[in-house]
Amino acid sequence: MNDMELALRRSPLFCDLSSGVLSEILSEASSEYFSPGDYLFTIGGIPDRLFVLVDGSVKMVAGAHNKNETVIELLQPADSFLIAAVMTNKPYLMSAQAIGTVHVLTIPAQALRQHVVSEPQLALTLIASLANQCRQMVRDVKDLRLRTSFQRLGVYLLEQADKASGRATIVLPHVKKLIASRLNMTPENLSRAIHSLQEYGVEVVEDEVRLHDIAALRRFCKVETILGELDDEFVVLTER
Amino acid sequence: MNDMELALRRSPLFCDLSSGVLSEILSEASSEYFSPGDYLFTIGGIPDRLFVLVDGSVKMVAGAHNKNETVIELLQPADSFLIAAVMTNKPYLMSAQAIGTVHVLTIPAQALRQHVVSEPQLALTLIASLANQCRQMVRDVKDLRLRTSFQRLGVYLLEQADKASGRATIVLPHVKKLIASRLNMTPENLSRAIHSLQEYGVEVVEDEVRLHDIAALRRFCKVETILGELDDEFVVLTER
DNA sequence: CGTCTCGCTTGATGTAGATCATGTATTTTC
DNA sequence: GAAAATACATGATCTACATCAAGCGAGACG
Repeated sequence: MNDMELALRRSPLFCDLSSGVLSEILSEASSEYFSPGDYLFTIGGIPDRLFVLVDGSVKMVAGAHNKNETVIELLQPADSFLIAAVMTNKPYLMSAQAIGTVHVLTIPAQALRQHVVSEPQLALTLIASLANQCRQMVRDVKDLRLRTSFQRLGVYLLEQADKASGRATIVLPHVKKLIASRLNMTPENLSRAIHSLQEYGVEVVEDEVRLHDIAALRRFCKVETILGELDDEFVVLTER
Repeated sequence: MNDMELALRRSPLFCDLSSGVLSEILSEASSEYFSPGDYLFTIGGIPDRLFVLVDGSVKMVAGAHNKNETVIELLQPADSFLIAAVMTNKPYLMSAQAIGTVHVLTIPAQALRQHVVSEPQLALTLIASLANQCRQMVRDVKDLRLRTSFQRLGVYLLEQADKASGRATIVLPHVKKLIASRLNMTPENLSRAIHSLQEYGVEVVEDEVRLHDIAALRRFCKVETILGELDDEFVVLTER
């Protein structure tokens, strides 16, 4: 049971809760494992519980199963998925598929919704979490609409570097095919994009990426910031 | 003051509040007017208050000011904008520009955040509202990624018809240029798309649209629903 | 150990949709 | 009421990508 508590403590959703409430939630939660390729849930289904990723990687996908399938989001440990679906009790807008072996905690939706009304702290973190997810989606929309695929790759690499506390050498967290889909491009195009970014000091060997000129890469990724049009990622990337 | 209360009562965010809390919020709110073209706020700014649209139309835009500007969202009366930015206190990810003359109520962010902790009902509607916005953005991403521009126009028309309680005749709520941008296409392409949709019983005269074969249009808009891949809008459009 | 599959690359070709150019009708401005 | 700006349409290109095709290296499996 202790590892479950540790898992929740690592999740931004639950880390700020008093240990009383946390243990109550823990008592309702259960642990579950999935094999590579398994679907945790599928599009159209009604969410009856909240998933918190403890270990492994999960991809959120939409579109026809094999052909048009497209990766909307790649999740990492401590992420919870689709809180929006759980809280509104409306059908999932995407499916969740295990990439490797996956370990999750699940919390019954009913219980969660009850705790929200009685526990203001939980409501607050839930709001914060939803707001952040919302903003992430807005960023995705902007990326899709006003950047080229090559630029999207650029910001992806910059984000990864950022996560790795600004180090200029990063290792790709997934196979290239997945990353390509996440960035809304084909593997072929990703391959070409990588080559093209050499021009901005990006060096890729296998799954290891070195960014030799972060400033140049950033410049390339911006959609010509002509005016005082201060972009958001700019803030994110520089405030660190 | 009474019209302000009426305005808030129409907004999904505040309509469920007890009149006590509502009047307290009202006392902190203020009314404001904007002229066509005015910016209510701009990208990168820190949100110090929540806007609730009372009258007029507002477009949320991103990208360089004149050139790459793109409409992310079109708002209608009773919508509140960018709750996510207000609640996280992080910089706006887009700008809001008045289309016609615009009347808004504004509520200080500070005050709002305080009410959230003391008023569970407000927290709940806030969560619901954020979740819905989140889901809308996900739908937008899916639209961008797995539909063609012609199909996006199709779902847009179907949505409008849906709002007009399923009537097959609707009138476009904005000039075509705006709609085109919202659907991520050029006015030229929208023009061609309209022509192309004649094939599916869409008849457009000026700003009046008649849908003669809703079933056919729906079929066209789906990205080949091969498997039991039950799409979300499908649910939305049929459960009515 | 050979065969299969899969991840990845590289080249050739196809296409949705942008851009450019032009025209017309309508509205706005002085 | 003339002139200028704007909304919309339509045709001719251009371009970012997808798609198709083929080859290579590595792990999986008989």
